[in-house]
Amino acid sequence: MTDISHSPTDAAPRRDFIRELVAEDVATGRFGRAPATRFPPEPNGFLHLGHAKSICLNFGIAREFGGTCNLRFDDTNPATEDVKYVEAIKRDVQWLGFTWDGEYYASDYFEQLYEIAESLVLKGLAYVDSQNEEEIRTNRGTVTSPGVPGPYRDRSVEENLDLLRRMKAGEFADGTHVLRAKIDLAHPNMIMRDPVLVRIRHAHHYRRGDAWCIYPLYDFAHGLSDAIEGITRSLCTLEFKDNRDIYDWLVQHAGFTSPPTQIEFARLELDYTVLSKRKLLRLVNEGYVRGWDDPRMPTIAGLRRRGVRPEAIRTFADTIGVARKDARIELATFEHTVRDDLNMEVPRVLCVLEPLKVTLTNWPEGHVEMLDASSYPHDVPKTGSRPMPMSRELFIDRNDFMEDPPKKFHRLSPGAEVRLRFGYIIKCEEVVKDDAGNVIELRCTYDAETKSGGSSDRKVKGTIHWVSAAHAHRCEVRLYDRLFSVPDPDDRPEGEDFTTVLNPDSLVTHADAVIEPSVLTDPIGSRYQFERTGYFISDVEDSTPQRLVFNRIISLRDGWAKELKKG
RNA sequence: UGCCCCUUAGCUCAACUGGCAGAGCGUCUGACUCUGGAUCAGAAGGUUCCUGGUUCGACCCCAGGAGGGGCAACCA
Repeated sequence: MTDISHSPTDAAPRRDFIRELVAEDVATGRFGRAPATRFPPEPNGFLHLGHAKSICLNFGIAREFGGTCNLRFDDTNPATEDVKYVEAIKRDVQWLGFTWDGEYYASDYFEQLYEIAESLVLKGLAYVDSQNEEEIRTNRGTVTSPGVPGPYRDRSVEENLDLLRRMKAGEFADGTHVLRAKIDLAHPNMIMRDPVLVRIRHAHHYRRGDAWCIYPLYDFAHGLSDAIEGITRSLCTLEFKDNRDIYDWLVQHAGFTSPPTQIEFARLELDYTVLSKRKLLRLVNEGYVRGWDDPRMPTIAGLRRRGVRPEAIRTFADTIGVARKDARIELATFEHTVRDDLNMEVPRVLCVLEPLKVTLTNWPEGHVEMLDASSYPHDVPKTGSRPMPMSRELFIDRNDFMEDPPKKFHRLSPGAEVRLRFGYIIKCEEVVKDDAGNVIELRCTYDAETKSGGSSDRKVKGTIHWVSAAHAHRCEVRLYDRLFSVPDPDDRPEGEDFTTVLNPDSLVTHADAVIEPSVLTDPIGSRYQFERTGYFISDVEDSTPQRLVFNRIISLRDGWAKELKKG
């Protein structure tokens, strides 16, 4: 505190190693232009939390350094891509709160890429290989043994050029020829053993139609697309580290001056879920979830429907940081971020998931009292309240009553007292059961002196939520939980896959819940805290004005559950 | 039996580039409470993967080793 040189104002903001490098670029003027990044999804699936990390990084850097960030679709594989994914991706990026500078498609670069392919042939740096896939693989060697040159490696420039042009013209069938970079079949980096650049695919492309029958591969298209767009730093995940050699080789030999440089960072892994498009696609296709936007999915669309706010996702991305080592994040870290975001934002309401009827025997028949219920707790800097009707017959949650309670159970039990939130202290006088012995009603008395906010200094240990029976609205409440029952669903014994550890209780539906009437005037898609239960949103797809459906976004931290676990 | 990357608290990251290893989350304890939430206070938790070396001084530099991960698609 006494050292003025360390005052908060000149404390350097905490930076990850990538921002460190970008700051250096800016300081040294390395690229001679403002930092330029891009988010390069392939339109073959929906975006998920892992992509959100990359989106926040790429767009965040552009924003912080006064640079630009493009959205570029890496659409070089006609077999798997679709315009519906393009649309979903654009919607998700916007929803996360980012605006791209340029919207580009690798498929728009096919012409330029082809020109570069010819130029590489002319320089003797690429050749047409006519081995089949199997032969190419065999002759590439293995990680521990060098590959050997194939029989077509030393074709003349003229022959290569002729073959390449005829490939483009559609003279050959799929798989008969490929264009390969001519580098070194014995290169210690497998990626550099004459990587395939272009393959023949007589397939319809969702954007280019049938204009092309040859398509570039990732290595050929990606770095060159970056270079064409004037990207400075090309951010990608760790598994592309080895690809950096071919990235650099290509931008150099294509003649780009001041080309982009690739930097790799660790992809996100989150406990109790999977973050791979391939696996998420299986969950959708095999019916384990109800679609890409199922609220249990870690997709952006799923999180949006679940009710998570984009602010929370951005905060999460900041929290986990960016590093060069594998990162598996605890679910608690994500959940804390979601709760923390909602806590300050959303109004509180009362909703009873499993109604148990309570009759207040000393409450005047037919009398309704309107209570004033504040919508925010004292420590949330928001104001507002709604009227809450109270009457002789109420519903409370079934699990707030125990006939034979353990110690420390501060809710209702025979002879015990509890406060009704915003209302009065009640005492359980009688338990009514049906013939099967099920508790079907509680007969209680209330203490008229103990109205909430009144002068009574009577204290009880517990406060419970409730809804007046005559004013209650039936609704459906869907409680979502983790999709998998183990932290790492990918870590399975031989022959078992991630679908064997799906959590059977990832969705629990309460079809006969009741909620206070005040929510009826809110638009569908409104978020709430159901007091003592969790945060919820009215489901945009399935709610109707007659029947609201609520998704649980996240539970509250549950001290009682912890108490139970301790025994 | 190759090349590359990584290793600091349970988790995610710091440590001003060689100067007393810290923060957030989580955990535990306590206080308070008309949400068993939130909030507040406190605590525990470390051989900085190991072994050598350089140095007055090493998480940081050097050498060797261990462990984890990536690479042998005409996927990205």
